[in-house]
Amino acid sequence: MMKINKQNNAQDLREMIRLFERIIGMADENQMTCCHMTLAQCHALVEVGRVKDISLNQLSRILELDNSTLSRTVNNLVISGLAERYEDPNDRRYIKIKLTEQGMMNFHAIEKTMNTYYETLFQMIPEEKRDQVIDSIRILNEVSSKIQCCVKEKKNEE
Amino acid sequence: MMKINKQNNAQDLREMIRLFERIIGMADENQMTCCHMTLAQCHALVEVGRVKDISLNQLSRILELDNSTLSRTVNNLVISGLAERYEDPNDRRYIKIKLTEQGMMNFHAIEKTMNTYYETLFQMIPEEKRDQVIDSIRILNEVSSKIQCCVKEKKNEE
DNA sequence: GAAATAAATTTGCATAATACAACTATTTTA
DNA sequence: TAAAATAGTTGTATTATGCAAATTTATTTC
Repeated sequence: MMKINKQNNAQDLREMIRLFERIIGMADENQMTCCHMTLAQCHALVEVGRVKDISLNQLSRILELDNSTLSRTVNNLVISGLAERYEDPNDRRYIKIKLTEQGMMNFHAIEKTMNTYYETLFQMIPEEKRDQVIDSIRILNEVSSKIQCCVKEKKNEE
Repeated sequence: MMKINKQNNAQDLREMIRLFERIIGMADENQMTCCHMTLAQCHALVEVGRVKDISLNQLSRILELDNSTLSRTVNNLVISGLAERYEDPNDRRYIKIKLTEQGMMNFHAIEKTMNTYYETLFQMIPEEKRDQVIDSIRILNEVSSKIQCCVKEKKNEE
């Protein structure tokens, strides 16, 4: 557990997370390059692919983007023939989005790539550390979500 | 270690990292809001503050941004009275960047905020898990940096 | 039930971040 | 010293983004 010489501290945590941030950024860039669309489009496509069928409004909440931003992103997906809009018959204010055949194919390709990536990553973690690593990120998510409030609170009050 | 019911797997890792990415994004947004400048400016300012004195070229490598992008970011810092440029007397091709008094004050304020943030985060991690958490991110950084190659390789060959 | 209110979406506008290419100035190399 | 390399800046274009205004549809209120 690397506890031989010294006790870890908050500074170490900060530095580790800083490095991790960079690596995540590279992974994103990689993903974008591989999936032949912009990162924003890729994120939207993956999210729609997962839930199959979603309103623009819901999607913008999930991706934490403004409706207008997402409206345009969806536009691009539609123009690229990857997604289509349709009116929600129950409430015609809503525009639902779903993937086209082509979009589904892209979605599956991206999912496959991502799964392979994480599978590889997982396998590269020493076997006896795997549970520990996942547990640790879970802990970090937990404490982070408790501490992160000021910015999001304001946005989410409704 | 959360191993009671099931073995963790690559899917869990993917989901955990996805969540973590979002939390990091919020932290960034928070930081930007608190430090009263754009995120790009904040990153540049912090980096210059750390090393005190750096050429634009070096800085762009550290932040992994194009020289032109950084030139403009530095411009904004200069306009805001936070940084200043000066010629490197040894090699007049180089423009060095350093923080002004005001810039240093901002830098220290941001550092303080960030340190407090990570101190709090660290304290919120159960004591017996702290070393484990840091060790885990270290492991993730290690394996990630081995797997991430295709995109960066191309850029860094020089 | 008509008017007011609310909600979802789109479009107009503005801004930030970014990269590439072309250009200038300086230094190194052959 | 002429050519090549390096650092930086500026012109141009693109993407991502949000806010505000406008439009359409649904819900609430009186």
